[in-house]
Amino acid sequence: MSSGRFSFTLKHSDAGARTGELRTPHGTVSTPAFMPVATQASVKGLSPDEVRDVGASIVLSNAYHLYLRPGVDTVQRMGGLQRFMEWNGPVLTDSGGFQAFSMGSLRRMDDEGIRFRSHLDGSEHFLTPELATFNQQRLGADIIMCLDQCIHYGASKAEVREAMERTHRWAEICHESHASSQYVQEQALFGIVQGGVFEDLREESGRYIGGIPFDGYAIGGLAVGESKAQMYATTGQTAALLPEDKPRYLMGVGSPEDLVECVAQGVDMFDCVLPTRVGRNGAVFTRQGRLDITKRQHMEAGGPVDESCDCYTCQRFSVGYLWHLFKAKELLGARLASIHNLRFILRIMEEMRQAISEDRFNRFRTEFHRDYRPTDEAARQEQKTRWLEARGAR
RNA sequence: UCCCCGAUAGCUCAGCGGUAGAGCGGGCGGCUGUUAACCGCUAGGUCGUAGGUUCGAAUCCUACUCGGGGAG
Repeated sequence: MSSGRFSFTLKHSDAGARTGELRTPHGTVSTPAFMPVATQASVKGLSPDEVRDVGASIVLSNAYHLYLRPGVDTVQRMGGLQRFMEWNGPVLTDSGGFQAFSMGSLRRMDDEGIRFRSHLDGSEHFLTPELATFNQQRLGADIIMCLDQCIHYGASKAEVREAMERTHRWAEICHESHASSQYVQEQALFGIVQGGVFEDLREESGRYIGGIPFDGYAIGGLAVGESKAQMYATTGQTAALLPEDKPRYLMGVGSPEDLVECVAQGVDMFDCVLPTRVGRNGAVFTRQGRLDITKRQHMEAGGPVDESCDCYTCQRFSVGYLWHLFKAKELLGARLASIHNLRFILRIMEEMRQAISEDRFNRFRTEFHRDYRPTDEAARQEQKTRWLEARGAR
């Protein structure tokens, strides 16, 4: 398809990790890149200037939410998504496929599309691949996504296959309707691989989607309940099937440790609500792991969240002050934690890009994991097992 | 001195005859293409003290102690 004003240049690879550059009509994005999530045309709690200051160069928004409110027409009349939200950089929109998945009780799905009721007013809507594409085209994002069917972990193989095949059919439709439109000049379209954690289905889906000339390729349907080991393995397996000269986007991931691991699997783009959501709920990332700022033990902590962090929050405020803001339910607490968490993630991305270009990604990866202690139960268990083994061996 | 009201979890209170609950606070956990400034779990109490009535009292009665208010 090759949109005129969109291109991806792979610059360098190191130990499976890649660094490159994504050019879009609204600016250039260095990869591996993390996209803060601005579901409703807003990174919750932050102004566009703050999002920029924290080091983001591209954000993700959501066509489903904007379609329901304020409406695609309205955004279009207001000058398009970028002008509407006063974000003068690249934007990627998600199609709404994930909403059909996460708001399951409100929808019915068949091969034609997704019939669902609005969570806002109960009104009925029918989201087809054509409409999903058209909505995103009119919103004016730089990168738009195919409508896909995400499926929960634990679904039977037959169900996963059905969702995958439907995703493939929809990918063809999205591709055709975009390629034949005027928008193809300005906007890139990414296809999405499905297939759950089944190796053969991922293989099939990777080849199928990879065979359609999209501008980029996404790995969908992960981080929906499977183990981290499964997620990393599936990501690596799928990424390897995709065209090497096109960007690879792992949807909905992730935590700091996931980003490092999945960059190692050859992923170029990520988005995740985690840094902002978890931040609003009182958790902050540090190089040693996640910290719950609301615990009483932090009441009079004088230092910053992370000594090594260069964010606005860490430069000015103490953990004790953040503790107070969260206890008092002051909005500023949620804002400062979101700023820190985004900066934390985006700084890791910067460091990874640097490390890859200097052929020392593996060293970065090892050093990161040496310090970072995940809070994830499975990961903690793994760590404990490793510790016990090391102790027994001694 | 008298009258009234109160005394139940760390705090604020609900329960008013069948041996105790909530909110907040505490502790722990979760959040991964946002229906989340959210959600889940958990620990805390011989119900001010002493008697009495009753099969059974945090609940009814009496006295006392402490707190609040009023009268003088």
